Amino acid sequence: MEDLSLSTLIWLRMVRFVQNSNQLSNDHLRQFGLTVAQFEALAHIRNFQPVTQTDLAKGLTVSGGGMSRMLARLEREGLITREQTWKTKHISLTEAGLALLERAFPSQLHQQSALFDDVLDEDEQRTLHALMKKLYDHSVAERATAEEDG
Amino acid sequence: MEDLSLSTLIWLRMVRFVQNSNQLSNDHLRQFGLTVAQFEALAHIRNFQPVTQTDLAKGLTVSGGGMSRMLARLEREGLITREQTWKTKHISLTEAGLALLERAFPSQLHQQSALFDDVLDEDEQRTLHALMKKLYDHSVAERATAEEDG
DNA sequence: ATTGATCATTTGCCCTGTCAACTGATGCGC
DNA sequence: GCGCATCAGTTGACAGGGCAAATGATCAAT
Repeated sequence: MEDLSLSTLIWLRMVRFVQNSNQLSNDHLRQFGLTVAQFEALAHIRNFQPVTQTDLAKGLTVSGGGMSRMLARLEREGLITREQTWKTKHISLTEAGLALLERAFPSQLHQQSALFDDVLDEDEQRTLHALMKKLYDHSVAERATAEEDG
Repeated sequence: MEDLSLSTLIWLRMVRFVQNSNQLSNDHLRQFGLTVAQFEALAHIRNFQPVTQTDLAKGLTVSGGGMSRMLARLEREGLITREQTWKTKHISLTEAGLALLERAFPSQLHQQSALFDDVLDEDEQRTLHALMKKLYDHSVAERATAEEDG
């Protein structure tokens, strides 16, 4: 192993942590027949419905193509509806989708939070939140720049 | 939008940041014909070769099945070799694989580090590193527990 | 009204990754 | 030596997700 920079070490830890955390969430959500991605999509739809696919894709940081496929699956399962008005499709939760989300939501948030609350006190969480905001905002700006140049 | 807990907000920022960062890395590595996953696999192989697939999968936090497929692709591209001794396959970089990694490595690490160095000073990075270590270690422990119970 | 430009969405092809079932090889107890 | 557990790896079915080319629908200018 060679000497990696501090930022690289942070990066590795963060990526692995996110992977582990996603895995744990997937294990947890399996009882509801959901994946993390589906859970997040349903939660986002609930907060913003009715919403277009494009806005949803932006909000979830995925491409339009990926969004299209995931929504097709959710629609097939009867959890959402896509109603076409004009050139846009507006997405909403169905009764079944809302019911499922409301069953899964509390325990999922709890299991998610526990990963932080178990090891970080409130001060540490505030510090981490501030640092992540800087990093996140910067990454958004970089992506926007890359897009302009591309 | 409802009121989400602090830990949930951190989680969202972190996931989105990692997504953006991966995307930027993929854009950057495209000039070398590599994906982030392949780059990380090659770097890991270089540091530990010769190494078994199982150890590699553990080191990269992916399943055995996923590892098998990725290595098949890397082998097809002529970047690695898999030599079977006894029941185990030992993986090493080929000349071509090493050459490619050495071309891609510096700029990739630089672009990766810049995401942190541009917005966090050294103190902040040390703080973040310590917080991530706590989170990462905890997530590893949770995964181990889940496996035992599973 | 017709032609284009434009925007939303879909779709083909690919890579990443999981899980579970399956193949092979090893090694152990009898 | 034979059968069996065990471990390494592979593979089929699938979800997630990216990119680029193709569709569809709207709107603007002629």
